[in-house]
Amino acid sequence: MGTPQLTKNQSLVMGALAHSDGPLSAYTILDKLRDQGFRAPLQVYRALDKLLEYGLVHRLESLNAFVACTCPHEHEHDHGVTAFTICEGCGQVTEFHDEAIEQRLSALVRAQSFKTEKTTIEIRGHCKSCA
Amino acid sequence: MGTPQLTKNQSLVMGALAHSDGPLSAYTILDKLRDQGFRAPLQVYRALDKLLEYGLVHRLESLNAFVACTCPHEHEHDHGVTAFTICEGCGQVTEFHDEAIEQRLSALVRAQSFKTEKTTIEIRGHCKSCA
DNA sequence: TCGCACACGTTATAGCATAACGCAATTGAT
DNA sequence: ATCAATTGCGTTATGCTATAACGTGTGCGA
Repeated sequence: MGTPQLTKNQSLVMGALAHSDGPLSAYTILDKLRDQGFRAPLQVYRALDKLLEYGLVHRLESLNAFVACTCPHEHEHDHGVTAFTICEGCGQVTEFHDEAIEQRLSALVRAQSFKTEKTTIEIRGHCKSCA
Repeated sequence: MGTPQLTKNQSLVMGALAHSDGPLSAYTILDKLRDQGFRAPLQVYRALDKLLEYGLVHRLESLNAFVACTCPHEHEHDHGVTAFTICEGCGQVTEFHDEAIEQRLSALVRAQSFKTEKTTIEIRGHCKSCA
């Protein structure tokens, strides 16, 4: 079961995120898509829910915003934990993955007999250019 | 420079969090403190800002809520990265720290020439009892 | 063709957070 | 002692984020 064909609304939201150079809030997406007929937040949130489910989009919890996934070739295999650096200066977000962290977290959590459903790792700071 | 004496409002908010068995939203805290004279969200948010600054409280980004720090003895030395497991069933939050993860993250971030200001690690799932 | 699942549209509402104003108390330098 | 700067506080208003609840239409398998 891969990624199904996107609906019109899902494609529009995906396009807005893919063409943005940084994260977008749901309401910012709404504003960008008003010319395409969007009128209400739910149109955005419903599309985002599906895109998140398909793994095409990530939610940045510390920003209440969304970014397109930057691993376009890996949408099939669940590529485990995703981490982000988020620059407070320019807003740039960089996605990365690391096996070692994933395994270490997995071990710590297992020691609590805790069953992980979703892991959030977000690092706020300043990128090279904005230091 | 340790933790200064808390003001009345800060103490009340700290007390509400310390006596709660789980995370509280700012508005929930407000409601709990109405009998003590709280009337507006800002009274809570301003106290929380200070408590966060002093390291007595943590913000859970994925929940928009706050918890008392469970490392009461370590408020002086910055104890680095804090991570949480958050049970979707019972709401229980467990705070933990791990040197290995901290160092691995530090190395990955340094490779990007990124300067970390704050790191968020939150693991949503189900605890042993709620599995 | 009936029933079901799903996407969609709309209105209304709930929940989270801050802006902007003014006042009072404290501190510390001159 | 006094003035200026800082900090905490209270209040009103506002803005941003997210979901509830209702109804419509469409496609598709039993």
